Parts: sequence; C-alpha cells; structure tokens
Amino acid sequence: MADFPINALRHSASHIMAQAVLRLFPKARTAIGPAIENGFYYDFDVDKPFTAEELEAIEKEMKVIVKERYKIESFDLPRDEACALMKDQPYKLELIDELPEGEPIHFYKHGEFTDLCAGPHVDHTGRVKAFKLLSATGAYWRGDSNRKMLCRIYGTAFDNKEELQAHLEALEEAKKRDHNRLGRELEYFTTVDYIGQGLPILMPKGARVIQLLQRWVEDEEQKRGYLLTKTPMMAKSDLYKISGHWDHYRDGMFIMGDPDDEEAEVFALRPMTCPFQFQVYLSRTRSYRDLPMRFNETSTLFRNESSGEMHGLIRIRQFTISEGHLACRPDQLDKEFEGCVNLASHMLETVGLDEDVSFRFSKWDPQNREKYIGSAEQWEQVQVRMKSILDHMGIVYTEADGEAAFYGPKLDIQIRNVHGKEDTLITIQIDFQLAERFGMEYTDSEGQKQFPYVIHRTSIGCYERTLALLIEKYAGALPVWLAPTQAVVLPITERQHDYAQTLYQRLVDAGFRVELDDRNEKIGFKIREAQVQKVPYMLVVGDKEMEGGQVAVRDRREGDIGTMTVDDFLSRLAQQVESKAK
RNA sequence: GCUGGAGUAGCUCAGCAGGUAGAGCAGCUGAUUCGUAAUCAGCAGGUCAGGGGUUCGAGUCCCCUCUUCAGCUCCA
Repeated sequence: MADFPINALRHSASHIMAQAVLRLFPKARTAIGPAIENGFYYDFDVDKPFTAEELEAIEKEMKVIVKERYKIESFDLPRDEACALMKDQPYKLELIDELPEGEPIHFYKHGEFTDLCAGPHVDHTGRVKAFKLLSATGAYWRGDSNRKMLCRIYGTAFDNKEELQAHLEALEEAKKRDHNRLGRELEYFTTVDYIGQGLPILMPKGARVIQLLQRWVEDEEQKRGYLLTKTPMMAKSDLYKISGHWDHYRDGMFIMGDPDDEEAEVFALRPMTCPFQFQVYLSRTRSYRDLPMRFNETSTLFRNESSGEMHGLIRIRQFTISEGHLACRPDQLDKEFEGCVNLASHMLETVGLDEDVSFRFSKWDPQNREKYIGSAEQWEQVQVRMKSILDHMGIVYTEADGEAAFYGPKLDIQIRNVHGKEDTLITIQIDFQLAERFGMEYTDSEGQKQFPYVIHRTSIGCYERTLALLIEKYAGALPVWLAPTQAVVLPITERQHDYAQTLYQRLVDAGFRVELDDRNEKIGFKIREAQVQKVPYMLVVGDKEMEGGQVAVRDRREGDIGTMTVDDFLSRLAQQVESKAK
C-alpha cells in the first residue's frame, strides 16, 4: 500500500466533505478547503448554517463516498475551459481570475465531484477511513470582514482509527487544562455579567500568584538597572495626539468626554504606557552619558477590544503588564536589545514556559501605509538593523508582514494556549519615531542634539495572560514557589488540633502560604480535597507525629515522602522556593 | 464587530405536549475522632441571566438586552 503524506489525506478528506455537502445541498457553493494543522476545513456558501444534525448527515455521506472508492485524478485546463467548467461556482471563478496568466490550471476529480485544486491528494477516496467532523462555524470569504460570511466545517483525519481516537481524546484532555475552566474551578478568577466583558475579578489565589510574579519581576528588573516608575492611568487627549494614538489607535481606547465638543476636556484611559513613561525622560535635559536609561513599570492598561475577542484571562480589556522603555544611543542598541531578550528568556525559563514559545519578527506592511507612521526608508532601515540583531543572536524566528507596531518593528514571543490558539506573550520593539514626536533628545559628545532609539519591551508580558498559560501548563498545579497555597496541615483527630495549630503557625511565621484543615473528616477525604485543590504538600499529623514533633509529608505528585521533623520540612520548602523549582 | 451554540442552587446537570422547580457534589447543624481519593443523618439554598410580549397560566413560545462558548475578523 502506498504511503501518502498526512496533509494529502486531510486535503482529500476535505474534498470528500465538499462532495458530500453538494450531494445533500446541491445549491451550496464551494469556496476553499485546505488541509490545516491537525485536520482540514472547507468553506461553503449556503442559505442556512449547518446544524449538528446536518453535520452528522454529511459525515454519513462521506462514509458512503469512502466506500465507493473513487479514483482521485488530476487534470489541467486552459483558462477559458477552466472558467467554463466552474461557471456555477463564483468563488472558484474569483480564484481562477487571480492565478498567473499562461499557466495551466489544475483540477482534481473523484466521482461526480471536480474541484479547482493544486493538490496533492491520495489516490482514491477509500484511503480516507479515519475521520471526524468537529464543528461548523462562520468564516469570512478570503478572511475579509467586509465580505460575505461563509459556513466553515472543521474536521480531522488520520491514517488509522487508533490515531484518530488518540487525537480526539487529546482534545478532551486539553479541555480539562483550559484555564478558563480550571481557573474558575480553582477560584483564581471569576467574572460578573453586570461588570462587563473582559473585566475579570482576580480572586485571592489569582491575585496572590500575580503578586508573586510582580515582586519577582520588579526585583529582577531592578538588578538589571531598571528604574521603576508609577505614571497615571489616564490623560487628556492632547497626550495621545502627540503620541499618534489619537489617529492610529482611537478605536482601541476608552474615551471619557465628548471628543466632538470643542469646549469639553476629553480624557482617555491609557492603552499603553509609553507616552507617560517618556515624560520621565523629558523632565530634564539628557546627555549621551545618561544613556542607556531603562525604565520599568507594572502598568495597568485599558484596551477596548471588540466584543467577540475576549477570552478568559488571555484576552481582556483591563490588564497589567511588565512594561518598560529603554532610551539608548545607536551604538547601544544591539546590547540593550539583547539584554531585553535575555531578560525575557530568563523569565520564561524560570516559570517553565521556555519550551512552549516561538519567536516572530513582526514587520510593517508597505501596502498599508496609513497604519504606520514614518517613511518607507526609515522602516526598511530599522528592520534591517533588527534582523541583523536577531540573526547575530542566533534566534530562530518566523517573519510576519503587517504585524509591526505603528511606530516600529517587533520581536514577538508567541505562545499557544491549550486549544492551539497563538497569542503574543512577550514583545520587544524598536521605535525610531516616538522620540522625535515627543522631542526626546540627548546631547552627544559633539554637543549636538540627537534622538535616542527607544525599545518598548515586556519582560514577562501581561500578568493575567501569563497566569492563564501557567494554569494550563501545570494543569492548575503551580510550582511550589508560585502555588497560592503551598501546604495544608491535616490533623487526623481532634487530639492533634493544638499541635496542628502550632505547626500551621510556625509555617506561617516562616513566611509560607499554608492552610489548616481541622474539620472532623476522614483523613482520606481531606487528602482528596487537597489533591483536587492541587496543593503541593499535605502534612498529615496523628499521635505518632505529635509525640515526635514531626510531620508525615505527602507530595501531591509523588505521594508519601516520609515522616520528618518540622525543621527538615521547613528547609525543604525554603529550598524549593529559593530555587524556584518546577 | 460577524456566524452559530449556550445561560435553571456555589459547581455539574435534569426538568422542554406551557400547569407555579429537582438530583449529586459543595455549604450549614448534629453525630462520628477516624492513618492516605469521598462516615452517617438532618437542614438550608433558586425573582429559572435581565427586560418586554403572547396566554387563564411561561424555566418552557416570541422580541430586545446582557453574559458566555466555538470559529472568523481584530490584537497598536
């Protein structure tokens, strides 16, 4: 039996799905249907979106087509014949129209179904044995929100039933790690409908973890020469007019006051810290000797994301980031940029997310000039500079056009959530324009005024998002140094309650986050609850332990690890916290 | 913002031919004092997301709003 790449199999599955849809819905118009990571989809233009029952019917029809074992054949046509063949398929005609002149146009055919397609495919429909349709959703034609919304069906296909089954089970497992579910269950955060979308309530556990992260990040930044600032959360529109936000980011801001009333004072909540933190630089004249200057701030920002975008703690309207801005001379740019990357890497390694990220070099889009400030020459120049820094550091990255900030290119550190959706966790940006806009200058060694480069960067990114990803990474069981509760004291009977209380107090006095469960429940019941709550250590105390001044220590992951003196346990805990062990 | 699901007790869910709401877990009270994943009994808990409408009567049908989930678009 011939071997086919999994993409060919999935692509063929998508064609078989289109064939089944056309059998059941002859009026449907087909758009595009590629293989994607872990599966495939096909977009259709139909009168009504597919229901769950219709999806089942389509899947059933697909099985019929698989059984019929149609040969999958390719052929080429000249443009006029291709158009004639696809005359009832307007989306295909649009695609044909965009293909380069003079080259043959490829088609694939099986049974009564023919599709415009570059391939590759498997040799016959009987190969597609293990597949499943997953969902039906809306998707814009050509990904353009101004164009028609089509109906997209997602599915997946594998070489065999076992792999398919394993994949479907993995999807179920992933759902259990979802921070949006676990984070609420474990009481890290909640939301309230009359507060509004994207405005989560961080509960004691969530707030504690974020506090721990913030203290650590601020201390680490201090060690690396950063100067902490605290700047206002809102400003008059005048500030944003200087920065360019008023023209380039107004839709994303929460504005207070009527912008159309010339007399009224108009304020806006800050969507970024840059124009505020720049004022520190601007407060006096600066010399080349002052540079580099590194400012950091634990900064709460407000962005008016559109209503469909919010997701748990990952995409919200008010959030707090480890924001920072560095002003430096051109000759310092490489070193400062590297310093930012190294700091971010250190943060990721320490929390254990370093294996899960990828780097993206986000560039401007020369075709979309109104999104950006500055000239094409400036953009090209700074992008070349940034690329050389990245290459020199040996960073492996992908390039993305049109993902730059409006003032400069970015190195984005991307991470995927448990559902595979990618978001930016950390960003390091080179800005060659805002200094000039704000009149940030320094006097160089020749006595000339110069504008510094500004690096905008985060070190661990947005705390809420980081918390979400940590919950997913560790399935709620955070490392000891970050765990909101590090140990729970479990007396077996009432006889040990006084001892348990003393033990609890000793741990609290030593600076640890401890709980005492002195309910008169069975020890097995109490251990189970602590397991569910993902507490790293359970300290069981019965008569034996009380008499010996000891604790029986149970590790959440490893089970019983022995009876030890309280001092031994304290030093064990201290060592783990100190080393930030995972 | 768009398309489609969903919203019943703190949580997971049942109730759907329209006839005034039910289970398990959690909570509380009492009993139990127990050695590693669920001790027993009792009690309490809901303007069925909010508002409007149809009806003698609405959790159930219709409309609007809010929230939430998946996907698309967006993410400076």
